[in-house]
Amino acid sequence: MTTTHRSPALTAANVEAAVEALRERGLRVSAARRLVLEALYGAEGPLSAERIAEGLEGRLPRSDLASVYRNLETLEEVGLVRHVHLGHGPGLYALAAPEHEYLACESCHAVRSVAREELDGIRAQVREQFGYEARFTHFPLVGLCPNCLAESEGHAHP
Amino acid sequence: MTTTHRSPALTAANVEAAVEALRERGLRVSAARRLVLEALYGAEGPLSAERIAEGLEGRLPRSDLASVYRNLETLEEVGLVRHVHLGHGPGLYALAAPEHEYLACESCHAVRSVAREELDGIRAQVREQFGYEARFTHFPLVGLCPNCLAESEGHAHP
DNA sequence: ATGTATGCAAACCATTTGCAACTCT
DNA sequence: AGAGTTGCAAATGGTTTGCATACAT
Repeated sequence: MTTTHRSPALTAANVEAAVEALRERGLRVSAARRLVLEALYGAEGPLSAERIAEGLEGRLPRSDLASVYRNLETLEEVGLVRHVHLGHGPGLYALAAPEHEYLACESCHAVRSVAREELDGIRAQVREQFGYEARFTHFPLVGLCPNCLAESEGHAHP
Repeated sequence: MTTTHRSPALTAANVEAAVEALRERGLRVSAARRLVLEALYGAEGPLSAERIAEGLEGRLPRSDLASVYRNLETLEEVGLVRHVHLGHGPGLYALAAPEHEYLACESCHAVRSVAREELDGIRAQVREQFGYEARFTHFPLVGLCPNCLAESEGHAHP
């Protein structure tokens, strides 16, 4: 699996904007806090706190796990960060914007991330039928992905 | 909140059927295992392992938490039991049949349980749009319930 | 009799908390 | 200077595992 990363220049600019948002709220900009932001802006997908603390396998300096959790919490309160629970592992953290929602496969555990609007049709139907406003940001829409579905249908029907 | 329970007679009959299923698979029917089944058949909604171990607040004998987990796992392998993750608390266990799916409110944490068929329309739309077969048995469909939605819309729109 | 399941204790993972030392503003 | 943050260590909650004993078959 190839891992693509955002351009360092773009990441840096975004981090500075986020840092500015922190200052506006009277929050301090420590090295540890910057590091969390850099990890999140530099990453493709959502990250565990542990991976952030370990500096994304050495691409960034490492920091204390407890502080990472505290900073993620702070950044979440500020609205810059969200976390999602994909399956049974640790929670995964990502930038709050742009807003992604997740489809997770119960069988192979593959995760597909889609823009919010792509789920608006389903959201509308859920709202009409149940009056709920569905969100797949914190818990994914779980099911069998097309591959696993095909596989299970291959075996079925006696 | 009133807690309704299934009739003891009905529970007992169901437990015996389940016990029979266990024997057919060569599994033993110990007191601890029976107790887990009795708790699940007697309960209205999904239960935490801890509540089962504590004998549903004294209505049943208590048993060891580790054994409860082991038995729940066994019963899940056999297909008699399922577990669901509603929010951040412990996993909750329920009978696999009849199949229920869950809607959970992200704001007030209320949970609505619905029969599988009620979500077939949504499942069809998910399948058409993404090719996924959606299941809301292990993770619920999460969103804002009608109450919390009304409340949040009351405040909104500046 | 024999392997399975139990109960207790200890380990485990993800996360949170207490606290003294440090550092951003 | 002074409040916000850090790093480390210890506590927490949920769940799993090791192991000797007890029990269902």
